[in-house]
Amino acid sequence: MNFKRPRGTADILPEDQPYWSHIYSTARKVANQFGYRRIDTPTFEDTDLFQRGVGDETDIVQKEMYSFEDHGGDSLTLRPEGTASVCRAYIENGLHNAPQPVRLYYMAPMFRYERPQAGRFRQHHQFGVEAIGDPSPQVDAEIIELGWKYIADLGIKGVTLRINSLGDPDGRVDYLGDLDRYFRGAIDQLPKIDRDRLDRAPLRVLDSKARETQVLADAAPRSLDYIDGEAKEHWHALLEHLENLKPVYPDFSYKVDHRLVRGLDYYNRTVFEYEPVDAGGQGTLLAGGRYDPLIGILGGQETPAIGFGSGMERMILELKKQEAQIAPSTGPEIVVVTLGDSGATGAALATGLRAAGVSTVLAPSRSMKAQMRYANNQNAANVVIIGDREVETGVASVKNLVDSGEQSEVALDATSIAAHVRSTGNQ
RNA sequence: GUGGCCGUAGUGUAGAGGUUAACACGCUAGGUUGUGGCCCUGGAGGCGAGGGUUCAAUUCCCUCCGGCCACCCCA
Repeated sequence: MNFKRPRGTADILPEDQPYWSHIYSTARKVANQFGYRRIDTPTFEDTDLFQRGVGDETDIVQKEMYSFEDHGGDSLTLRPEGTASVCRAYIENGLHNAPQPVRLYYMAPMFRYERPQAGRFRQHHQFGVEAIGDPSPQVDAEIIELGWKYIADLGIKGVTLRINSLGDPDGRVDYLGDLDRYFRGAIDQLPKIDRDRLDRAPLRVLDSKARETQVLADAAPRSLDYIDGEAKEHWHALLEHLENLKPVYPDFSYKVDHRLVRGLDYYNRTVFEYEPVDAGGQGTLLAGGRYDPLIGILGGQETPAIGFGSGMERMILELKKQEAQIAPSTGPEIVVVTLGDSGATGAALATGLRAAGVSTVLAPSRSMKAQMRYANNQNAANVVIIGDREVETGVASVKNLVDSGEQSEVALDATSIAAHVRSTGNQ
């Protein structure tokens, strides 16, 4: 019986790495442009953190966590999402003493026990950002803009942004009451799945996929009609900020969708979601919202915050679907081909070349033809050929593999060859 | 967690209840003496796992494992 990788996990082979580099470097770049700084938190945390932070009632906590007891008897859990950990770190490290807001980003694997599907895995990776300590709608707009720029810079097109406001928790009581009354008034028309949902998570009835529910949901009470006071001001200020984005990003647009709700308990006010126009089942590329109550829930001082998470695997899926051009991985600058008894000389040369900062690979000891083919398949820029002749005369043949295939004679020492390769620009 | 479709070399595919399971790409070795990419020839490599039915199973049945689709949920 051979070993297989655990269900829902993936080996990321060298072939796929250009996509990952592209994602990582774009994420880093955009985060930096907005003044966000990287934070890394542990891969596992106290189980309690997620139970409190993500919400005891959520599916994530109820049935998707990888929890285990360690040898000391503590219950730990592989991080299912990023926000709770970042907030814990914010509190624990006294980041409320830093200038507010604290702008943070992370890129890390997440773990959820789910049934795998395209775009849904048991281990996946997220790029996420959090702006903690500023209630201003300007920060909401900043986060949304950052998400937009990230997706645009990745080279993904045709993405739609939907936003909504859930209002504040206390103001939501009225809304939830009316919503509940509304759906119960039409309970006969609801499929059983949505009747259950009505008990479990009434908001989620709004984004049901059942056709008959959608019709009802369209006419259902809207949270935007219930928000008032600061939440309302906040919402309208946000829309204004978003309007100001349009001249800068010609493709930028958004759609207010009163049926947009999010699955995690901690959200309030602004929620938003980016997805491809032709999204299938697991289409959401990036999603987030404001979570002002969370830090208080986790034992910190009441601190407003907002952020998003985005799935890297899903971005790659979309990049492939759109056949986006990604910078390919490059081969070594030099492959050293040795003939006859020149193996030792070749190895020493390789060492010298690397010391000179030139990436160098020694071809496997096979026939010359095979070594040349190897160099070609490695995408090498040049080969250095060393045979008995070269060892005697002290002059090596350096052949450019990229275009011309032209060959020159260069003194057989690392410095000369490094200089030659650099000067030809074929690195 | 529920329902459905699927599982043949590294990858993509073809295939019949019964002698050596096919093709392409890839890998590898050659195509005279020390030069890659194109071309030609050879080679290695496979029926996801375990049971069952049968004289005989890779093919039929069951279980498990895995992938995909819808739901659930979510990034």
